[in-house]
Amino acid sequence: MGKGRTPCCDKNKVKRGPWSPAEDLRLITFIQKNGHDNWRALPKQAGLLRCGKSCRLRWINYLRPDLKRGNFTREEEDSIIRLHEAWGNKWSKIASQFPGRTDNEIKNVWNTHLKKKLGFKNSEFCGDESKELSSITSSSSSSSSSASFLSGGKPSVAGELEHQSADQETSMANNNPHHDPCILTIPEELDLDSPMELINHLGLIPRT
DNA sequence: AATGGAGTCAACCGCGGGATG
DNA sequence: CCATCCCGCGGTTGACTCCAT
Repeated sequence: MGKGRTPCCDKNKVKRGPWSPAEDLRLITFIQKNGHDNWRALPKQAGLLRCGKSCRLRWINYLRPDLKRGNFTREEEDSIIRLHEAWGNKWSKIASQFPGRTDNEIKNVWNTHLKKKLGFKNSEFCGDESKELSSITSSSSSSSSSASFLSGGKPSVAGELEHQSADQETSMANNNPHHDPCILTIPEELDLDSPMELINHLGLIPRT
């Protein structure tokens, strides 16, 4: 506070909550074509009823083509623990050491798995840290994060898209009656829960 | 088969700080 | 130098699934 900050967006005018596959597709398509120089302006340009922050978060944590999905390996977990020892809750810094992983993902893994593994031993750390670490990591199972691709365990919204997307696309098209380059035809057999499949299908090339 | 608690993860919120006019 | 804008970060929440009872 203290900077006379204006709200990032009008909460009454933007959609919140989970992203629909149609929105994902629209965001992916727009960014692949135009990049993301200005997150604040992006939703408007892309025809999304979302705030820029929300778009950025969705892209970075979920839709980026270079995201590495799947469970964290024991080595990764080990590294996270070590880096957290060194840097504390600097999640973005830690994430930078793991190509394809996001700070949000690492933060979640830490909060859900690793913190528990370390238990409260950490709070009473007084001895040999490396000993502590090795005992932790050697006992860690390979289980951990069930970061399954996309809706991981959550109900599929693909079915929803079949009904919703038509409505949504129509309404979006109405908002932008001129030409909307983002309206695309999606084959039925495509897995709509998987933006990466969409990217691959559409032959969109990741930008850097 | 039903239910409640625990675990997981996507998404939101508020703030700090760099960039810019 | 100051005010404002925008991006990115870290903390937190809420919705959902899983699992034990």
